[in-house]
Amino acid sequence: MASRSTTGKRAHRGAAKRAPLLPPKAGSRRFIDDYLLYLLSRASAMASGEFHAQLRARKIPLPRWRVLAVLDGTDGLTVGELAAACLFKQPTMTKALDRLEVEGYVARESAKGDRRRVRVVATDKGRALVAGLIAEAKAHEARVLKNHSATEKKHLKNALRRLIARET
Amino acid sequence: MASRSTTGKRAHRGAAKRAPLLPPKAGSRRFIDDYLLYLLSRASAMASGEFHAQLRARKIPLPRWRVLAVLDGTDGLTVGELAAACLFKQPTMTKALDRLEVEGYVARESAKGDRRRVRVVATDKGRALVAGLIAEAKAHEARVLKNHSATEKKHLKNALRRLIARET
DNA sequence: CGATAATATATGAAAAGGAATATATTTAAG
DNA sequence: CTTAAATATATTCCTTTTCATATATTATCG
Repeated sequence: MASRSTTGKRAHRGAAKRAPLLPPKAGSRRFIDDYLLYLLSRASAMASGEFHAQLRARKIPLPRWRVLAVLDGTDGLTVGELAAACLFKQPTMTKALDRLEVEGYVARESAKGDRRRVRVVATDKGRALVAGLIAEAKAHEARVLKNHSATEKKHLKNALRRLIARET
Repeated sequence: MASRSTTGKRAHRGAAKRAPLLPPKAGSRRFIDDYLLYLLSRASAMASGEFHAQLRARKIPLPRWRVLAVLDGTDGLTVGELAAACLFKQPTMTKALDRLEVEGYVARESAKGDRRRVRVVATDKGRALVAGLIAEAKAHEARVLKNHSATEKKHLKNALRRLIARET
């Protein structure tokens, strides 16, 4: 393992960086450059990374945004439904909800009819916060898709929806 | 916080689950259902999740696959380049490489010309492993895109490449 | 050249995430 | 009704990731 030793000097300060993504070599034959899962991951990481930076600037942790965004337009979801929609594992969601509940962004109600389930709803404070964030998110999306025609946008989103809806 | 108490009974056994993704309600007006970043994340998580399950079945940790896949077709990359390409933070990559080096999948060479940089190359063992995995990945991608025409595939990949290449 | 800034990688403490499992409740079998 | 299986959420423990910073080397500027 490479190691370093004695006297040190400089340091970074801002939020930790993901090194700038390198463009593929000219006449590239790299596997990843034509691998769908890689293109999806990278496009997603790149676009989301930008918005996450905006959230960080406003001191909004990811789970707060994700949970409230997913709850928007619903009349409450169970822990499991939230986890699925937020792409979290269930234990991760339970812990995120503990924080969000203490902070007053969501409330847990025992779902009527089945006392195993917990219905999670956004509080007024949560709804107020997410309204502004959704506006920001839409503005950001518009910038991301600035150079795409309406048709292209529609095709892209439909293609993604087909991937999501696909049978395993 | 909701809590439970006394005697317990059942348990799960397989790998931890992401609860099944719920389809959008019928005449949905949910924000996320038309939000590009969400569609990207979910399509990516869904497709990658399937392949990751194959990797888990073969006891291959994610970073081993990612690093070797990214190194494929290159003559070695620096730690920072690898981190960027693998969508990892740099310290995460350093630690992943520590493991991969010990296990014999990659080797660190001090890059000539600039002794700060470390050039990482796949070993024979690494290349042998990744060859099979890439074949699996291609087969999986074919299944994912089974119901898409050649034109649709091309358009989708090109759209993703445009997102990746986009100026911030 | 010598000092200071910049860049690349590594390290350590702390937080987050995940697999396995415990607990609570409901459903199904008999 | 009673018991066993299934389902939903919570909790524990352990690994991995991340943030902040240290270390090593190179570039720049006077």
